Amino acid sequence: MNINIDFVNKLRTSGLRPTKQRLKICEVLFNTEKTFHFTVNDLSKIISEKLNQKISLATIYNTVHAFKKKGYLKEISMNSDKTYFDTNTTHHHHFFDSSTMKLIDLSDDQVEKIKINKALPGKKISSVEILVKVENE
Amino acid sequence: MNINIDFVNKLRTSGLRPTKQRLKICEVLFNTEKTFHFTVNDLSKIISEKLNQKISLATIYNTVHAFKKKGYLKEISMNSDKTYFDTNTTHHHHFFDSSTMKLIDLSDDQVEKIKINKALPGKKISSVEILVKVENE
DNA sequence: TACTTTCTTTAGAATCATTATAAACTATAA
DNA sequence: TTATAGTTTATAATGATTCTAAAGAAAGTA
Repeated sequence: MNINIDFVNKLRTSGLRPTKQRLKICEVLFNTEKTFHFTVNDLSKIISEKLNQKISLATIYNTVHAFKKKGYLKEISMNSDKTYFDTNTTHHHHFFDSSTMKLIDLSDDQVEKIKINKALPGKKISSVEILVKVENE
Repeated sequence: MNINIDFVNKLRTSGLRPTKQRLKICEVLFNTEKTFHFTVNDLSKIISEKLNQKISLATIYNTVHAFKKKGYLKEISMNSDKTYFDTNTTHHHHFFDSSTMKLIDLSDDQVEKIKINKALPGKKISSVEILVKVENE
């Protein structure tokens, strides 16, 4: 189980104990080819329905927030009743399809360099995120 | 009361009956020099605390949503436990100051033209919103 | 290995924003 | 006026998220 050793190290390095629950969540989130978007509820369903395992919702919330804090997940800025997370932590943007309510990645190099001609005194920019809303033609 | 006549017309034109509650909310939202950002809770507090009036929370929600639907308010895309609205309905962007948790307008012409080099087949862009997160230097 | 400490998980309760419900009320048009 | 359709309201319901406090598990030390 090479994968698990990687995750154990990843967690240890971050000061997080490699518990069964966290390792399982790592597998679901990071053991995939493609990155993806999810809500806590999605993740909970994957674990309980597809993997037939039980991890308390509180633990899933705790873990997702811990991973976000460590930079393994990004929270996506958009208003919705739910909070979306992204396993793609590189700098990128999003389309939001209002027809399907789905998020689609928009890579940073598919957007021409954004220049903000306004500075706020005493403040520094920590991120610039674009949300492109689309709908059916 | 010229102002009220304007609001009565505005509402009538939109197919909304000019009720006492809606007119009061119009005054709070649109009878100001500057546009501003608010949550439903903010609005509710202004009405009850500053104006010493009682409008049911349900009515405030209904009204804010009706105004949004008519294009008199914009909902701001950012994740927060609360939903922010903007009385500035022109096309513009936002700074979000993580230190103070406040939103600041970023006008469209203070951002150099954004070009998205990715098209989604069968979809058309309905909006492009930038959220610039800032923090204390 | 046994022990201690600290971290983690958990079920369930609590919170908070928002929406639904259904009855009372009001603007409008005939 | 009167009828109708639209509104307001208090309150209940919902749903996402966080809190709590007790039980369980990992890590460090002897």
